[in-house]
Amino acid sequence: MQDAYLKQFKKGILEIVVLKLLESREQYGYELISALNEKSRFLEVREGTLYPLLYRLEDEKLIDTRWQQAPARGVPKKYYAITPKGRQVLGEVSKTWFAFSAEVGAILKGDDDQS
Amino acid sequence: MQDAYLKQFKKGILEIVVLKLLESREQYGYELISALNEKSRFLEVREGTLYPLLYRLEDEKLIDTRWQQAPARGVPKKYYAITPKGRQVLGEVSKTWFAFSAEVGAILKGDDDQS
DNA sequence: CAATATACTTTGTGTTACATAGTATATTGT
DNA sequence: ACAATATACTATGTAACACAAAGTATATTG
Repeated sequence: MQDAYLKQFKKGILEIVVLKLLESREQYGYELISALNEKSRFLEVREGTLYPLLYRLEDEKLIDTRWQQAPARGVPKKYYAITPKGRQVLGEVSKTWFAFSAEVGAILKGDDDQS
Repeated sequence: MQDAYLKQFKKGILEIVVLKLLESREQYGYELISALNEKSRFLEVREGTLYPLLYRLEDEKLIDTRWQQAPARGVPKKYYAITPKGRQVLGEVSKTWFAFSAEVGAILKGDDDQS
């Protein structure tokens, strides 16, 4: 039941978190999933969440993709890299999120003037 | 475009914010809408958002409702009051939200060990 | 008495996270 | 050598939620 709320909380911000993870270097899908699952107990994702999200980011030209044909050994991987437009959106939407979460936090903290 | 993200950010937390607003006293629908629109530039809602949300909260027994038949003058109003179960959920989910937003904030702030 | 404001209702839409299942290649244990 | 497991990506379908838009009905105001 708590999980149902968490599922909703992630909406929208997951995209931005993924862009953030790609900010420093390109990564492939499975790498991102592992990173999220290690880094955070709230942002865990499954393939069915991440890959469609990546396709959306690609459609919006926020990331570029390239296939890396098994360089020496291993399965071929699809690498995702953030674009300049992606960096711009990352910056803007991050700022919006900080403002948003601060405001929600203020309300939930209880400075509710009961007029 | 920015608004599209904001719309997603609200998911889940709007319910909790409404519970919070009802924490101190019962209120009717339009009152809640006005309160949200004044109090916050991020949490603005329309009727089509709030009323279905209130019905959900009622279904889940997190709020009670009562009709106030126009006491002296004015349109009859439907008052919403938080239940004990509602207070419990408010407390629990608030805590989850603070933890969640702190974690997202930490990631977006850029302490990304690029391993 | 028409126009506007208040208050609530109803229907339908788009986005998103996720479950589930599937394909295919690599690696590992015995 | 070969089944089992891990890696990596794809594809289909579902549920929840915020919202647009339109509607109903009563009060107030010019």
